[in-house]
Amino acid sequence: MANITDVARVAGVSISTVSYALSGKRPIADATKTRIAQAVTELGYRPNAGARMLAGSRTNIFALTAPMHEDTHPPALMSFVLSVVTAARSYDYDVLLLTEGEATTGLRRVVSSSLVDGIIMLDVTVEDERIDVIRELGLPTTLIGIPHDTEGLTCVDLDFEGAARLAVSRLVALGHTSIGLMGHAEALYERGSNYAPRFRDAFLAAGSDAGIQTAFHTTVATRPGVEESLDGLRAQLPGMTALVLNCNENIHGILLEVLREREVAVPEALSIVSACSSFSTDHFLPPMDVIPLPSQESGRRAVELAIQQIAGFADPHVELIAPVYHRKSSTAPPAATVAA
Amino acid sequence: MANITDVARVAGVSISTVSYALSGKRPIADATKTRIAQAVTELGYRPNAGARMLAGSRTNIFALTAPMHEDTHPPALMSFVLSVVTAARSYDYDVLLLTEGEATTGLRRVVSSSLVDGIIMLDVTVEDERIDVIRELGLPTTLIGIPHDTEGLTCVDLDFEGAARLAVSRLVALGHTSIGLMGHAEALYERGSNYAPRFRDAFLAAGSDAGIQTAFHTTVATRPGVEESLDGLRAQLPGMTALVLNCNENIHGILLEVLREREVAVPEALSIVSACSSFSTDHFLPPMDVIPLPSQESGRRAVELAIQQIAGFADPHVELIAPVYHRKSSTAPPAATVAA
DNA sequence: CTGAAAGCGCTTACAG
DNA sequence: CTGAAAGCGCTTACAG
Repeated sequence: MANITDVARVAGVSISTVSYALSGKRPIADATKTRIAQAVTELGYRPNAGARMLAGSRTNIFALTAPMHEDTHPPALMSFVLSVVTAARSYDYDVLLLTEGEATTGLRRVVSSSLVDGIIMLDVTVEDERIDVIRELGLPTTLIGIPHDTEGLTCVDLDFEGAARLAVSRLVALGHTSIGLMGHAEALYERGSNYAPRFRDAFLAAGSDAGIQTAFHTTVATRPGVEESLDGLRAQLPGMTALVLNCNENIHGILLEVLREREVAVPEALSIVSACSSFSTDHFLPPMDVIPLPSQESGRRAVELAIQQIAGFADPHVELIAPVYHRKSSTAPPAATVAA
Repeated sequence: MANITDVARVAGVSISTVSYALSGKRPIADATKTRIAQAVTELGYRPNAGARMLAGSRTNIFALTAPMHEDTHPPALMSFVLSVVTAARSYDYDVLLLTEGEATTGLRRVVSSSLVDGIIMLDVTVEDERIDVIRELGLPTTLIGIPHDTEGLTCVDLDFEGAARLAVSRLVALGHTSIGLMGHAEALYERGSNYAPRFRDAFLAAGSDAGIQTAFHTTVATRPGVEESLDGLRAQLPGMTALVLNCNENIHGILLEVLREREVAVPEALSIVSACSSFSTDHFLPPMDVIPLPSQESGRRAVELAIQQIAGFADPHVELIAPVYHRKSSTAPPAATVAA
């Protein structure tokens, strides 16, 4: 494989000129630039990664730490992984994948061997064991997700509270005054998750602010679990005309099946909004209104913030991504209003 | 960060001795080894990855190319990715993730910059654009999946034909003589997939060998699609008592729902086997007999074969992983037999 | 069993 | 605008 000396010889310049021409770190005469470009093409030259890492101060590699928890939704994780890789490539960065087995060990290893310039953390839990390591290592890092203590950390996430308010306000605008929230499994509120309780609390607060009735129920992702959650909400809100789902994907399909059997028409008798979902809600019958979990944007911002830290200008902060409401066919004014 | 010179100084030896002690490439006196080990611990020394890559002949990094097709099942892809990463780590290899946007470009890039020692390819299609690049690059590579032309390639995959034969033989052993195969979408048989037609053909051949009746139908992963497939199979096999599923995950749930509504009891009136599934079939009602897609084993073998190629001893070949049948509760002798 | 030294292929002050 | 050279931190013949 051709090296920089070959390129310099063919172009008739010194290797430092080749290096500078390629990096753009100092002005090079146009004629020289052209000759170098030709030599590069002719030889199919590509700088040696190891030499670059050793001589330079960059490796152009990010570590992506993506553990799987019990409640990790693999397609969601996958879509975050892909968006991080894609975003990283647009900055000429490659991505090294670290998994659960090596959560903290792997981070220490790749950092202390100077393999990576920065770290992107997925699937952050409230008390994540990786966070102490991050603080200790001091390498540019972006978390996708928000732990309890964000001191000194750079974090990106959907604005879950904003998403809850958005869901409520859209339903209120349609005329709904009694809205239930079908939540995740109870365990998620007691441990690990930051977004689940954040969403729930903002939902209840938004309802109270709007002067409407709300109720919340956790949901086990089985058919009996969904029925129990639905019945529990109805018990609290006999006049419930709308449902916000902030829950497991499987619950969506089960819920629609239950409603069909009970002959509860969606959206005529019950409006439904799926909030913070990583999957498409288009294939449901009816296609479901959704406030998506923005994996593309999260990945992109995470990478951008890491790049800024590497460049040296970036203060640690939490960045929330604004929620977006996608109108499909699962919401309508409440039946009473229609009748009126 | 401490470097090899620091370690040598603290241990009172030369840097070459440190290097050899760490690599084990030449015998070192026990006493010396101990002093070096102590120095390494004391200084928290970890060899610089870039220097290693430059000086040595290895980077200890694999490229993992994992594109997403329309029919890619994300959880399955994720489980293969994780198994490759885990297996790679057991050989002290890290994994660089390449995605669709960079299928061939990315491979050329990481290889020509000497960033990786080998390549693992996931989600291989019959006429995969990456294969020509692989042949051209000549770097140790293992494909998980089997393309049309395997000349000169190292491939690992489940023995799909064996899996089809296994499914049939287990059902025949229970007494079934009329078995339907609910397949993937038609597109998968016309294009791209190698495993779908391989499974279908072996299924039909196994049925014929066993002297029983079989039928095959493609399946669209919607409720009407599943009903059409089921009805199509029944039309061909009025006495059908067993069904083999080699299809999309979603079809499983829909099928069980359809059967429930039609009051076809599983397994009493119809036995079902899920073949080559990457997902758990335990949560279905009843838990479904399954021949799993062995992502763990595929990933491990793929890595092992790549490691062997890097070490220089490995002839290109196709390696098939033996199918395993997991008995759950969705099969039984056919009703007629029970009655008899 | 161990050491001194060349060399891997770059980047980047230093110099002009 | 360009070049000669030091140096990054290892590995591995070469030598003893």
